[in-house]
Amino acid sequence: MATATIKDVAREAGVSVASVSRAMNGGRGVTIETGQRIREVAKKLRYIPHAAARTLITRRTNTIGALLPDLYGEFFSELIRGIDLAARSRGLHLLVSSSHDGIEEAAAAMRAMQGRVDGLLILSPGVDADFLEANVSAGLPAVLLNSAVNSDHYSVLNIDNVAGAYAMVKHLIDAGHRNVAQIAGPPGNFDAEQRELGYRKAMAELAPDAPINIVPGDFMEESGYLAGRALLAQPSRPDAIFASNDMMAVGCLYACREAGLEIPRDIALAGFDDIPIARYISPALSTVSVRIVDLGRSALEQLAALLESPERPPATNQTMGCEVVVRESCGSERRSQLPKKRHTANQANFVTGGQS
Amino acid sequence: MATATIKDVAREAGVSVASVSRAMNGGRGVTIETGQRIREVAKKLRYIPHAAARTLITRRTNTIGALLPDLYGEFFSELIRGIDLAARSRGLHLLVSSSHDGIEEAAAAMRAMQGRVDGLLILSPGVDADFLEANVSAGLPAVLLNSAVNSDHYSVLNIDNVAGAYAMVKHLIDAGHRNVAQIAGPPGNFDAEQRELGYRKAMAELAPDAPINIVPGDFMEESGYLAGRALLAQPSRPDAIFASNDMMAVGCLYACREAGLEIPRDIALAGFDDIPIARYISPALSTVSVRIVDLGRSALEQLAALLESPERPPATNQTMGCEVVVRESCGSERRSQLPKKRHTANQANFVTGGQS
DNA sequence: AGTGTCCATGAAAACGATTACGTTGCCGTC
DNA sequence: GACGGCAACGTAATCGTTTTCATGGACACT
Repeated sequence: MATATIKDVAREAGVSVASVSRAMNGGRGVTIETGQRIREVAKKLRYIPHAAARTLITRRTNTIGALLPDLYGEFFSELIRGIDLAARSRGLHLLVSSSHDGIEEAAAAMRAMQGRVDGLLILSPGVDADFLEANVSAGLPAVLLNSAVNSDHYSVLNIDNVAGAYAMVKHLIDAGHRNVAQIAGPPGNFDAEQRELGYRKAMAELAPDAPINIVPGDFMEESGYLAGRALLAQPSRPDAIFASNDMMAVGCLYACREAGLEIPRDIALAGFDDIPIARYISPALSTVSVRIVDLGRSALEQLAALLESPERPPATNQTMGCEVVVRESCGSERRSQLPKKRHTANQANFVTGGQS
Repeated sequence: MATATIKDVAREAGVSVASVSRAMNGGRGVTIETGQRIREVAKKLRYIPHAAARTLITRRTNTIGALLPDLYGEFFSELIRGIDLAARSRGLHLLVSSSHDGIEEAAAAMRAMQGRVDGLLILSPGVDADFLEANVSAGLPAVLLNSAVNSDHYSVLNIDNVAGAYAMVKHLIDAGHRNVAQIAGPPGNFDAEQRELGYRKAMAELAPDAPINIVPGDFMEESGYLAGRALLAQPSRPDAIFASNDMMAVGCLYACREAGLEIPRDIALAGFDDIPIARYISPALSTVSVRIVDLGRSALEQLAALLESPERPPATNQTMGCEVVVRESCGSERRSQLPKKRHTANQANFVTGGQS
């Protein structure tokens, strides 16, 4: 059973296709009765306008594309969640292309999306202005997430890594730690660089006489473990370690445990990202939390605004705040390990394990 | 700069649009030289075929739709990852609509996708055969994930919850535990029911004289905590607790800790799902692991097969195996808490059954 | 040379919607 | 009653592609 077309509806209702079209969209140009009759027939025939035919003439797909790198876990799902929620409430569809390893793959995916979407949401560490210029057909609105690109043509939405890292270091210093060390992220990574910047800024301003102490890492757990060992082997052991993401903090935690140090009594530890694991390890990890759902939502809303205004508004450059989440690992709070607590406070953030 | 159309290419190359079309798809019906010249011009003009125009005439969108409920965390991202990977390697696009709370929302999303996709991948606890019949236009291929639906029209791909739960209970019994209790999942949930079935089956076959001991839960952490308290308060405390998902196991862990019991010395604990948290809590949680990426990949491959065969092949009903992951919480292994170990590959697993 | 075959090529008809434009009929005004 | 304005409605053009069919030239064979 082929689906009904506008012609079928027109014939059945005894009008022209033009009137059907008018009745279905807004209903201006048809009498109330005619419109109603047409809509009834349409419902009876289960008529659904053919999306392709429609975009062919209107030049709108009502779809936006999300171009994402190879992301794991919570970050990805929360981001999509935010985007999807905002998209649906605007009647927009979401075409996803994720898991791009290299810049070449991303370019291919971008070309493939061309013509299928009205706009693009791009989160890809490797893209720069030239790449965009070369691969995004001019006139296709795009919003960049977490990107170093600074262009007049594209709006950018960043996490405020600098402020987040600054705030965490400030918290550690306020808690009485002076020698605060950082485990860095992979070189060239935008987030990593920003977080290092925040650390340096805070140290320079708040503990100018304390040494800057940065050991390399790559955002993976094992590098955190190795960095932790390196730090603990230093002649003057740091008071606090600020890992620039949570997974490295976890690795570092094992290094501390292995060295027989108790956290936070002997040394303080903090991370960045607030992945779900952070609150379940013991001691629970103090970290910097980013509201990823909101990031996705804002990005989509910004893109939607671009789509709706015919004249291209100037590119904006926004930043999403993040907040320090104080738990047990940085020692500034009395340790409250009562399980009871875990079941009250942040219910909303609980991870539900499986499906449904 | 409007993007170039097939006409522009034709004019520039001095041929008709028909020849351009032929040259771009397979190149049959044009001489090698002409074909090459056309492709060169196309590249020069950055010609990209208009997707909508193409689907209008070919009746193919080269897009598949994924309809998902409100999923959190790892499960969602891994599933999409698997689907996306398989889709891209087949040149298919992925239209995602997630975060549906109710059956009504899912229906709306399904209708909205109609005509934009060649096939549907549906993971939604609430859908049954009638719902599908009513909302999926006949002739649109669909593959159901993790669904109780048993229909001739739709292929179904399930996780082998029964075998997974059975294997876990068997493992606990083999490790010397006799009074194995289960924390159930939410009533009406397909996964939950299957896991309970596996538990009952294993108990009946492997420890027929031990009591069946099931306390209610709802897959959330807190219900696991409460269930744990209830179990520990029983006159004859169980030897082992099998929570039907990991989050409840985590909750139960806190209940045990609160009661002053050490795991696994005093009582064994196991979960289901193998969420990332499972390996980071201490003691590391033994659980049943589902290779979600493969689930997504298989689902897409099955759907793709449906799309490619013109005559509708009979609906299949496959099951994805899952494996028991033995860690520390069930006490069958010497406890190896060396952090070093965490950085190597996964621990010993054994497979339960079902095909990939 | 005549004839048939094959093949590259172009012209034109789809596909299913939107929309500019023309036609019609109604109503009010002088 | 002629005329203008307006609203409802139909006709037809249009979007960019694929595909069927017709055409004509090259070539081989008799």
